[in-house]
Amino acid sequence: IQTLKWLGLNWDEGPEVDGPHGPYLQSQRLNIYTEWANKFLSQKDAYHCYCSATELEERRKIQMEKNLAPGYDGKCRDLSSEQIEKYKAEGRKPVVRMRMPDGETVFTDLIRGEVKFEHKFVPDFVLMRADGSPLYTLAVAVDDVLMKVTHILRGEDLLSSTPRQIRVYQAMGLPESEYPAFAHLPFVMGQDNTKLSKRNGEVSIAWYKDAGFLPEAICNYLALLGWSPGEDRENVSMQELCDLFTVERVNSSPARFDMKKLQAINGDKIRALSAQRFLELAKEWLIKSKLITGTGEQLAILQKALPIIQERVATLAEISPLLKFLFVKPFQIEPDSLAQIKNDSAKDVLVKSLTALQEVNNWTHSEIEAVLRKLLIDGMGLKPRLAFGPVRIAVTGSTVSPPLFESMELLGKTESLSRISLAISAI
RNA sequence: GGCCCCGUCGUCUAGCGGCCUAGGACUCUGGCUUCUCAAGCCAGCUACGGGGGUUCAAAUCCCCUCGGGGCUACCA
Repeated sequence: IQTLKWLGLNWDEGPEVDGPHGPYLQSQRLNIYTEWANKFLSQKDAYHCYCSATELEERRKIQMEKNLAPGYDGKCRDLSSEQIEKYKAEGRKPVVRMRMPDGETVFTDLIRGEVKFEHKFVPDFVLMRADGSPLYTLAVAVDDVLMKVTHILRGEDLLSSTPRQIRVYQAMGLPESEYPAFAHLPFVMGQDNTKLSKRNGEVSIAWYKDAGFLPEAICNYLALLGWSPGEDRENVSMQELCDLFTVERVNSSPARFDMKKLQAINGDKIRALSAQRFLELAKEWLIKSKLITGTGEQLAILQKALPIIQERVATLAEISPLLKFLFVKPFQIEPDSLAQIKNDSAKDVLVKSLTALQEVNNWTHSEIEAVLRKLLIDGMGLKPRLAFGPVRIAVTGSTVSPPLFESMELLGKTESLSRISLAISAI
């Protein structure tokens, strides 16, 4: 439920919001299920089955060996009262089992078209356990009818349980014209072609949240797996998703999950964020990852820094390494980067830059750039990469950073210069 | 094993008998731009699983085959 809310997936009726068909928690509906099970029993749509788990298993095994469809063989369908007494005397507790009549169930799936199941392959199924608790098969179907469900969209793994569900509708006396419409969605598979699921740890939505993905990106991407709005459209907002979605456009074939594509979409979504929204998200993220505590001073710097990195990050997680140099207390140059400036030419660049920058009074990125260009490119004839590289490492501690001159402006003159001299002494 | 579902570039897809020399996106490769990294722009690679039909015409319809997946519980 938390996850659905975070994704922005809300419901108009159900737990927490309530509605006219409650209660909405199965645990509060137990008596309802029991009532219906008893009704089915009295209508002879269902019967008590006294077979034990081990007996059933043995018989299933034999069926398998004979290459028959495994399933309940109907042993307890028509027990005589003597037999029932005998079982009871043995202390057996019966389950309630639904009788599957001869024939077939045909229904129209909104995605797959007409689907047919012959009942000889749909064995009698259990509705209530021996302890009186209901099974999913009973509970869903009863809820569908009582809550007046009109459409059932679910994974295709439930496709073959549909005839059982329909059987319960029939027993409840629901006319066929009032059956809910079924649509069985294709799976989303992992890289290895195995089914992905919400309980599969590393692919839980929470994992993506912690990896810095935006809910709207996840929804957009997931919607694109097995569905497309057509007309070569891909980037859609939540609102557009609601407007454009139709079950008929859902594919029937399973899709593979592609992290690269999710990242690309997430990047698009981040770039499309308003400055204010991006600030909120970045702030929240950086506080959570303990890079900042959220002081006014930090937020002021963050606000100025974000515009120059917004187009450079694909996930919120990428903000931290890019802006770390602005906030980390004891500033340190990354060992690998430091190694790259441990040479005379880099030292030369830094020493001269330091001197030139000390003269800069108007500490703006354009002024800094002008001074350094004049000195290093025009004056020393260096290639840009060689000229600015050492300065970047000295100031940001890394070979990869937001634009250098803007970074130096953000850092301020004092801090920038002290970092350069620090680097010089470290060489 | 039985039953069911599915099959277009590496991946997600467009396509619903002629508009297909099969389109878009992600990835990848090359280039442009460039203070690093991105972003942006341009170019390129790469697909209708196979075989039969039906038809003047098939990625599109039918059959078979191969391949992938699901279900087969007193789990949901």
